[in-house]
Formats: sequence, C-alpha cells, structure tokens
Amino acid sequence: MLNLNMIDTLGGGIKKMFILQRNRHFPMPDYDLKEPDKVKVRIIGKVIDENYTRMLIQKTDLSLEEVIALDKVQKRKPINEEEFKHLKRKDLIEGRRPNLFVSAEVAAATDTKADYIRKRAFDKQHYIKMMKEYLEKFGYATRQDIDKLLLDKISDALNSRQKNKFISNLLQEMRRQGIIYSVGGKRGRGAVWKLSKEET
DNA sequence: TGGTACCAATAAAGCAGATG
DNA sequence: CATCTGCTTTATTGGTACCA
Repeated sequence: MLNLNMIDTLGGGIKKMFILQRNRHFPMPDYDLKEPDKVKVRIIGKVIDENYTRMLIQKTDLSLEEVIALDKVQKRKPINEEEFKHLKRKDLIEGRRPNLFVSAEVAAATDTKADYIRKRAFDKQHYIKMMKEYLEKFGYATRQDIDKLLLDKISDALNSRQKNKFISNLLQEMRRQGIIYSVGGKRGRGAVWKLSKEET
C-alpha cells in the first residue's frame, strides 16, 4: 500500500489528496464531513470535462484554490462571486451564470475569444450584409438556408448551441429593425424570411 | 494616470407557444 | 416532440465621470 502511494505517509491528508489529484490532472476529491466522526471521500479517477484536464496540463501555475474552483465549474456546482470574478478575469472560464464552463484551449483560445469579442459587432454587420445579399438574389430563405449560409462562418469561440442561438437572435434583431419579415408572420419551423420592401 | 463606480447599450440566454 | 420564432430577462461590455 505504501508503495502504491495509497497510504497517507505525512500529515495534511486532505490537502494532499487535492494536490495528488491535481498532479494527475483528475477532478478534485469530494469530501463529506457532515458526520462528525467519519470522513467520507469520493475520488474520481476519470475525466469529467476534457477542457478541465487540458487546462491543468497546460497551465501548471494554477493555484490550488483556482483548481478547486475550476473543479466546481466542471461539476456544475455553484461558485461564489469572488471565485467567479477571479476565474473570469483570468479567462479560465466562459459562459454566463449559471451556465459556466471551463475554457477550451486556454493559451490559444484566449486570443480568439478576445478577437471574437472585439470584432463581433463588425462581424454582425457582415452577416447582415450576407443575408441581405442572399435574399436579394433568391427572394426568400428558410432557417436551413440561413444556417447553411452563415453557420460555418461564425467564430469558433462559440459552441454549436451558441451559434444557433446567435443566428436566431440575429434574425429577431433584423426583424425588429424592419429589415426582414417572416412571410405570413409564420412561427416555428416553416417560417420563410423575406426582405422588407424598403430594403430592396 | 489608474482605479472604479455608475450607466446605457446590447449580446446572449431563457421561456412559451406555434408548427411541421 | 424536436425545432424554431417571438418576446423577455439577465449579464456583459464599453463609455464616462469622478476621485485619489
């Protein structure tokens, strides 16, 4: 047992377990100290979120506190304000509460993500222009047409669910600005979008 | 000059209901 | 019944004024 590193040789058992797991790039142990005379612990020996794992491999300078907070994020447990701000500032997490997730590809992606935020207003104009051109050419478009037109051009800083919603929001925005309208005011799947007369 | 408190604008996500 | 629209809500961003 000693050789297998399964016996706590030096004191500081609990903290040591955290560090051990960190060094193995595994999720943090879940301690349960609710019963006064017992210590229950769950050690997870598999990857929960590969972004978390990759982050630990890439960023060796994370403090134990940071790793623990990140662990909460991957386990979808709530984190406090302080932890949230800290992780967000360091671009270690993304998303909006309560739907946070561990950032993907830390080093490279922080740039892309920043790029995305900086350019998104500009990009939006670009997408609107593309959609207008499409509608001018073909007269109408279904959601599938629009997805095909834009989906692969949207920044990879967004996941596919976010990309979908981005297009939905974009359509709504254009509708509200009176650039386009849904033929017969249709909702749901069958909606067909057209350019408003003033825009043609 | 740099930090920050506040505010308006808006991006993103949630939700309900329509629709095929 | 999953998808998509339309509307609502929430969070973030970016500007600006203010103070040390």
